Amino acid sequence: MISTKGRYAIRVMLDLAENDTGSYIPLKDVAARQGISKKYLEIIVKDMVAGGLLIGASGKGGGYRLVRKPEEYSVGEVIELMEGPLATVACLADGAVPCPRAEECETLPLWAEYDKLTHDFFFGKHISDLIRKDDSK
Amino acid sequence: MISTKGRYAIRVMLDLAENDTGSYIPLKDVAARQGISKKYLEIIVKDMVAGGLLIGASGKGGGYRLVRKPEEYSVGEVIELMEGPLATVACLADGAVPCPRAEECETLPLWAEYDKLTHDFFFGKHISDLIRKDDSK
DNA sequence: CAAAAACCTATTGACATAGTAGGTAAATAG
DNA sequence: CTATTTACCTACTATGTCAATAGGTTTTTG
Repeated sequence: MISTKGRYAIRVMLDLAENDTGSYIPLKDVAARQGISKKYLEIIVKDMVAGGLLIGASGKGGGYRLVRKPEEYSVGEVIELMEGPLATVACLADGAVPCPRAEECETLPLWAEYDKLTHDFFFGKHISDLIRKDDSK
Repeated sequence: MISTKGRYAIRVMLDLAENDTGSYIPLKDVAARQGISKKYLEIIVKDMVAGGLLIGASGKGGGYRLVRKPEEYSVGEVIELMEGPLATVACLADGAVPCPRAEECETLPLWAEYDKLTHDFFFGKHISDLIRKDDSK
């Protein structure tokens, strides 16, 4: 299950991409547009800055902006930063204690296959792919 | 993340399929072979019986057995019984309150696509697909 | 009738999720 | 140069899930 941290982070990226003014965008605006509590978003963007996805600028006229172009961010990268490794079962996660039954485990190939499917899906998608072109009214 | 309930349930199914004697197999044996606490397995098989995956028989000579043939169980069916709907984001889960932003949400198609991928993957796999043929030593 | 098995209820510790609350530091517009 | 705007920081909390453990009761048959 993808949690709000990952999902909100992607929405922030999209919001910044679509409302790009060339300068910094205050979090207040993002929160209002997205209908998400600004306080909660603070926690999220903090991690995004620490992870190098965004740059933040304090003070009047400050806010956040993307570091790279939208097509240079994979969705998987954003999710992994926010939620840790995209592992679908515990025994395939990063720092997991190696399972002593791995050799004989008949279900491991199933999880490994699903893991790869998931990984490829999210790392093959980019923020730019999510921007809705059709804005017809 | 698939939890132990779903994973253990699949291992129980596999164990019962592979050690089929024509009669009931006591949980003690399954637990010993699989290296899982019998007490914990009790909780799991209870749900499996309630969900119609297994039949249990009390008393001496009792135990559990599959209701159908291994090829007639999809992996997805087992997981959904144990962990609830295979939904990857909250807003796509079964009884979720309909999101008021669904119309305009730019990320929803992404989650829907991943959801379908996941669903198709697990409902396309069957217990019989997991049985290891190659038992070379 | 005794053993073996399923079946039942309750409890626990650890952790994650989804926030809220209140304050400090930095930078700029006027 | 100061008031305002903004990011940034620490802490707290309520709720729920996960992964079990514990101990007892009922059922069935050899």
